[in-house]
Amino acid sequence: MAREDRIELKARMVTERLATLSAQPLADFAVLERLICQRAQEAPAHADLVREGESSAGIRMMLGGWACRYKMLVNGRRQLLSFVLPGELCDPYMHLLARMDHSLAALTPVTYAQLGREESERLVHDHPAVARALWIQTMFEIGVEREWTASLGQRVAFQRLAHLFCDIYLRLNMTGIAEDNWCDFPPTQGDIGDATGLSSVHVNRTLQDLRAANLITLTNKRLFIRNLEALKSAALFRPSYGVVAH
Amino acid sequence: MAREDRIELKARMVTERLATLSAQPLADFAVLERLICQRAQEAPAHADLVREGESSAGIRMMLGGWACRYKMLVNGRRQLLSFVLPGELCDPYMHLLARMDHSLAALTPVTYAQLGREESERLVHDHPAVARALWIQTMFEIGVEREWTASLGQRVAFQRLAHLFCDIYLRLNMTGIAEDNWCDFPPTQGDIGDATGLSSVHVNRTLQDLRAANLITLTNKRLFIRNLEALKSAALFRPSYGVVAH
DNA sequence: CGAGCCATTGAGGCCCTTCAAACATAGTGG
DNA sequence: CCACTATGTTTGAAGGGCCTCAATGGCTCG
Repeated sequence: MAREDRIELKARMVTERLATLSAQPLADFAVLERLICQRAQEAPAHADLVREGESSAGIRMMLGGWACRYKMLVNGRRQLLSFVLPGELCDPYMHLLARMDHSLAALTPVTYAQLGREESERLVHDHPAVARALWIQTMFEIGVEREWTASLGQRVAFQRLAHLFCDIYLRLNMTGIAEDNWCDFPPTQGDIGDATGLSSVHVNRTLQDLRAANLITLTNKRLFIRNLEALKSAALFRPSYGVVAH
Repeated sequence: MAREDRIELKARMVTERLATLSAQPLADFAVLERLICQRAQEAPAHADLVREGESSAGIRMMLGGWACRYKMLVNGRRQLLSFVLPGELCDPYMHLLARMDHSLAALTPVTYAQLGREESERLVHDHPAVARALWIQTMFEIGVEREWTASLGQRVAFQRLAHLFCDIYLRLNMTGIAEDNWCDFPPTQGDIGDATGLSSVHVNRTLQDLRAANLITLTNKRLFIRNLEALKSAALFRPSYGVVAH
C-alpha cells in the first residue's frame, strides 16, 4: 500500500474518533482530514516532540505509534502524565498558554500531523464543529488523566498496573485498533514504572503477579488480556469512559 | 459592609484574575461580573456541589471559601484532585461532556456563582474574550493538576506536603488574598491525606518534620511559611505558574 | 562479537500503613 | 452551665509494600 493511502486511512481514524466523541457528522471534519494528510510527518523513538518551557505550536494528532506526556523533576525523576495513542490528539489547545508545562516524547517511532499555530487558530475559527470536537477531546483526555491521578494516590501496585492495562486496551479498542483482548503494548518496564510511580524492579514483580493471577500475558510488546472482567475488577475500574458529548 | 457589596468585591476578584491570566482588559468581563452578582449562592461545609455521574451544569465560580474536586474509588478510598480556591473556577467547560467524571465538594462554607448551561453557552457565544479567558483558566487549572500528578508519583511525603503549601500559597497570592507568607489553610489532616495519597497519621508526622525544619507553622487553620525559598527548594518546586496567555 | 538495552532475581532496609488509644477542641442539648 | 458527643490531632507499636543496590542473563544491532 502506498504511503499516501496509509496516511489517509490514519487521518480517517482521527476524524472518525472526533466525530464519535462529539456526536457530530463525519462531514464536519473533511477540512481537518485534508489538512492532516498534508501535514503528516515522522519522528524516531525517544525523540522529544516538544519540551517543557518551549512555546507550544498548534494542533498535533498521533497517526501511528505511541507517545507520552511527561514531566521531569529537578531531582531527575520522571513522571509520565499519560500515553498518547494512535488516533488521539496532544493538547490541542495548549497553544493558548505561552509555554508548555510538560514535555511530549515518542515512545516508539511515530507518525503524526502537526498544524502550525496560526493554521490551527484559523481552522477552529472557521469550523466551530471542529473547535467543539477538539474541546470535547481535551476534556476526555483530562478525564483519563484524572483517573490516573486517583491511581497514583489510592491504588496499590497490583491495582495500578491492572488499571493501566484496562485503560489502554479500552482506548485502543475505541479507535478500532485493538480487538479480542489483544493489543500492542510497547512501553518498557522502566516506562511503566515512570507512569505508575513504581520502580522498574517492582513493576517486574507485579507483572509476574498479574500473570500468576491469570489476568494477562505480556510478551514481545504485545498484551493479551486473559480475563477482562476479572482485570477490571482487580483494577477497581469504573467506566467514566464512553462519556460522549452532551 | 452590606452583603451585596461583598459579593461585588468578590465578583471583581474573579474578573480581575481572568483579565490578568488572559492578558485582556477588565472591561471585557463587565457582563460576566454582573452575572456573577446575580447568581451568587451559598453552601455549607461538606456539601457536595455536584457528584460524579451527574450531568454538569454551566460555569461555576468560587467567590469565598474552599472547595475540592475528588473521586471516590469502589473500595471507598477518596482522592482529591485539586483544591478550588476563592477567585477560581470549577471546570468551566465540563458541560461539554454528558456527565461529571468527578465530584465537587465544599471544604468550608462557600459562596459561589453558578450559571446555568444555556446561560453559559450564550455568554461564551456572545463574548469571545470571556470564552478565551475561560479556556485559558482551564488550561492553567490542568497544569496545576499535572504538577499534582507528578507529586503523587515522584515526591516523598515531605516534598509532597512542602509542594502543596507552596502551590496553595502562591495561588492565593495571585488572587490577592494571601500576603507576607500568611494564608488560610482550612483542610484537615485527613483532607490533606486524601489529597496527597498519604494516611492522616503520616500527614501528622510529616507536618511535625516540616515544623521542626523551621519551614512552616500551621495552627488553627492558618498557615505561615517561615522560609518560602527553603520550602520551594524542599518541594522541588518549579514555577510553571505565572504562565499567562500567549 | 562486543555493546547496549531490557527483563529478571536476590537481599536488605526504609517509608509509610494500619490498628489502637489518648487528648484537645468545639458545638449541642438537658 | 456542664455533661455529652463529634470531630480532629497526636502518639505508639508492629508490619508490609515498595525501594535501592547489585548482579545475571537474554535479546538486538551495528
